[in-house]
Amino acid sequence: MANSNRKSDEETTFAAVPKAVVSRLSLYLRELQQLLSEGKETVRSGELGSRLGFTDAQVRKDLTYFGQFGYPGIGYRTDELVQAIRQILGTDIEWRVVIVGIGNLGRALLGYKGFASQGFQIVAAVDADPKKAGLKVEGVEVHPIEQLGKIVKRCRARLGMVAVPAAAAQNVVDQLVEAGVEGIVNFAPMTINLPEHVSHVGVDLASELEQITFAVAKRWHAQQQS
Amino acid sequence: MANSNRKSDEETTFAAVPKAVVSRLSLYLRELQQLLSEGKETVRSGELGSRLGFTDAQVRKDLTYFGQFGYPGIGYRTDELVQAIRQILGTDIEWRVVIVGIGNLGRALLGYKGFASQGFQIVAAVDADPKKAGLKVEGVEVHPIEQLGKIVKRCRARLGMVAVPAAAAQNVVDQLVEAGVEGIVNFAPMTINLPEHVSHVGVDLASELEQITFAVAKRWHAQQQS
DNA sequence: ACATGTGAAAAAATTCACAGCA
DNA sequence: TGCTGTGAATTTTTTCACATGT
Repeated sequence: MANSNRKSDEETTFAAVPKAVVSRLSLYLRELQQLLSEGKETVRSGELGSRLGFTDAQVRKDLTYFGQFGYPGIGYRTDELVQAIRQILGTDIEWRVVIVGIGNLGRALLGYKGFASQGFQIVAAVDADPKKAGLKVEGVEVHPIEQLGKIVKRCRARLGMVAVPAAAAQNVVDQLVEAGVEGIVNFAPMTINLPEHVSHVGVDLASELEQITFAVAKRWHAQQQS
Repeated sequence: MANSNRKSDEETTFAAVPKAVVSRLSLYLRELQQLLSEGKETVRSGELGSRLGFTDAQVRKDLTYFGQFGYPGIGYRTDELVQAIRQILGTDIEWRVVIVGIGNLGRALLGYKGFASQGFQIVAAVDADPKKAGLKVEGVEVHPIEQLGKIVKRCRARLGMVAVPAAAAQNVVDQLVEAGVEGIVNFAPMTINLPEHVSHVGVDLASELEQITFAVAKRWHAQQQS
């Protein structure tokens, strides 16, 4: 292998990558950073996988969508793989993020320590309540909603996090799109409409709990049967 | 069809249901509740699907894992389908939930209005900081961490939400399991280990953003190619 | 006529199993 | 020897297309 990056010339299609692979990549990254902090210099696909509940083959297959990162007989160099995955996910550079809606959830997002360490910098906050304008929350100034577009552009925010009531979400999203953000995380429990060229992820807290109640109900059904 | 529930005698295996189906079910439910509030008495699979970005066939196939809920030539009765999905997800009954970690995120969860309407009742809060013990946040009393097990049992909480720092998460989870909770939502950016019989979902906020940066990077790659 | 429910076909994702390399 | 990378086989999930019911 060469000096630093192995197989850096990627001609990966990138389009054919399953969504599930990308979410596992995030988990691999988190686990590798943990491994790194534990002082492990290398890790085998089986180790990494079993920590997360995946098979060794799954880990290897996922990674080879993007290149060859391992050393036969050895495994993966932890630090190299961390760097490689950050590059794949695009978080080897800083992303500027604007938060809309400074209620309980917005405040929690503003104060969340996990963003900065992963390459996300919250550059501005916006709220519809005029009483909140001018406030500084977690060191970030809150602006009135009317200035959303201007703020996004001035701060060169590329991503938006929406933490407003469901009824206000679509309107906020439209303004974010208009202002030119490239991606949106929507915490409002509401389906939003977006143009093709803007990515989004919806996080619905009640829905997360429902995944669990279903699993519990499923176990109950299985039990009844026997 | 009969008086109220169509095909109520389910012999569904329940085990063979793909995970993705369950998360779509949550989205269907949310959309149906929206539809209901708009006064729509019936809805066709195509309508429901297109609002969420799915095909009509997908909607029908998902639902038939659990029974027959539609009326050929008509569609689905909105209110009936809402009730049916709640029953499938298990949220036709109330679930008592305990929150561990009353930092910014825990407070946001405590104040989140979307839980109650979906059948989740937050019955207790716990925090490691003794200064927080005795406080009432959003009408819920905060207890010291030492009493976690006792509180879970006294309140008969069946689910736990973990919003503590990563380093503390495994320990909290172990205590929740010991206390007998049936499911856990983990907001700490850390892999947790659980026995088979306890369900869990991990919500990693940075990971959600990474899904988007990847999508943006992907689009950039596609653009370069042309 | 029109929309559901559903086997069958197709597509996608995962797992297997082994060649190749350190 | 031990582990990666990867085609091939398998399994899972989605889509198709039409018989069936109202």
